[in-house]
Amino acid sequence: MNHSVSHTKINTLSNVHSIDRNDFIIRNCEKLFNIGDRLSGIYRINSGSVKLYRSNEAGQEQILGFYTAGDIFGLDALSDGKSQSSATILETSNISLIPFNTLLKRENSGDYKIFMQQVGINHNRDIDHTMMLLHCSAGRRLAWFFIKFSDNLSKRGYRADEFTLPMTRKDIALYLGVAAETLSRVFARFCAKGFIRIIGHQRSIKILEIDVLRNMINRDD
Amino acid sequence: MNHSVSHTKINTLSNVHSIDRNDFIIRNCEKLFNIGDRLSGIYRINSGSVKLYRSNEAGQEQILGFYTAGDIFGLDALSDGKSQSSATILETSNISLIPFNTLLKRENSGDYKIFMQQVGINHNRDIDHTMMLLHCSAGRRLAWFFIKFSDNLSKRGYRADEFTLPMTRKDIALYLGVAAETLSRVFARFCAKGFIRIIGHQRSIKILEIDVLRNMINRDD
DNA sequence: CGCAAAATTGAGAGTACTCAAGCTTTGTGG
DNA sequence: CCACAAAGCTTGAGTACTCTCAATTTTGCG
Repeated sequence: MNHSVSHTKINTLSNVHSIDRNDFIIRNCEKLFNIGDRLSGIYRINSGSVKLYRSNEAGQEQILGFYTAGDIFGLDALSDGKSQSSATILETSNISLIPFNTLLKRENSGDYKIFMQQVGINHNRDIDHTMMLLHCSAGRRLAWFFIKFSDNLSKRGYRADEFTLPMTRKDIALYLGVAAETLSRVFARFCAKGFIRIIGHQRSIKILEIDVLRNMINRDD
Repeated sequence: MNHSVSHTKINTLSNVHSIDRNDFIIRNCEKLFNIGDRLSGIYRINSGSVKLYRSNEAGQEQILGFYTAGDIFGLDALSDGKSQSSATILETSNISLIPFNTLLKRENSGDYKIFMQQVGINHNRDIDHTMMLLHCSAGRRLAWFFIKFSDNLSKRGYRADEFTLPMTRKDIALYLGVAAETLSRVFARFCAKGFIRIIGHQRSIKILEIDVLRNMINRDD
């Protein structure tokens, strides 16, 4: 395996898939792989979160997606084995590597089907992301971001109205395609209007008016 | 099959894949499927071109991608069988439908591998699209569009410096996430600067300064 | 030839960007 | 435990780009 980081290999029984895989834990802020790295498989997150991004020649990141428990990533490498993006861990995470040849083996059609579904889910999420970038104001983008984050928590059985973001403001800005300053201003506006409240410190958010945010995604404010 | 259009089924020998499929020809501007349609498989373009899009509640289209010969589309439906987007033919096209259960059958691992690669290629292309939308000016977006279009022609053995676009200006604008008027102005600017020339009528383009356009994608003009 | 759709052009308004400075939080070491 | 440095975040001012609305021209098709 050619990861840029050291990782602790652990022996754990697969709780979701029965297919072969390697599990490991990665600490905060470590890099999982870089653009151009040859990946030996698809990654699956069991816990924690990851950001996927590219850097342009100016050295600035452009964030393509945030991934959390249950998500797979590394599809970039399906076409020719080499990743078109970099992956960095946002918080201590447990991640599995599912080797390509396991995917290509066909003993296990149930897993295969699940994998294909997950590919479809990823694809749809990317489309959602693109749609936001196509025509929406900074306010609608942030509203969309909160709703998606909240819905994702809710789907996994966590509190949907109060949470801690695993990423920085800058990361969110790069993901939503706005300047960090603009994002900061929208945060301030949302607080002033009482849509959200920032608890304690910057990354802890309480959503006060989730319906307002949900409507904002489609209709202009 | 639940297409919104009538299509002529033809008996043709598959020239690329050996897996089961249904081939048909669709005329200009016909709709292949709508958001919410249950798709029975993945589509593959043998000739012609297709646009994939969603409509928002205001009735405006947001174009997610243009597809040409060799491309597959319809991955939207992998997650739950229902498409998250609509597909419309831009010019008379020959298209194959590869049923899901053919994909799930495993007699033919060669085809399967090709399919997975194609999934990866689509994914990378979507990422490219997203990257452009994240941080680039209208000028850079159009330069990128021309380069991608030209490179695609060149890869398939066609002339790369002179071509006819199968889509309208409005379609390009919706794909690049700019207003149609803005796009028109950028077109005019590119012509004035001698980067491109519009031959005969609007959709026939000759690229005069492909290197300038190529550089423009990364560096600001 | 005439109509409808597509494309262009102009003017004005608004949103987001950039640059710059100041403030807050986090982490490290004494 | 405190102090300092670095990173993260916020706020302000001015600019630039793109959008919207509206009118006109061009193209495509019956």
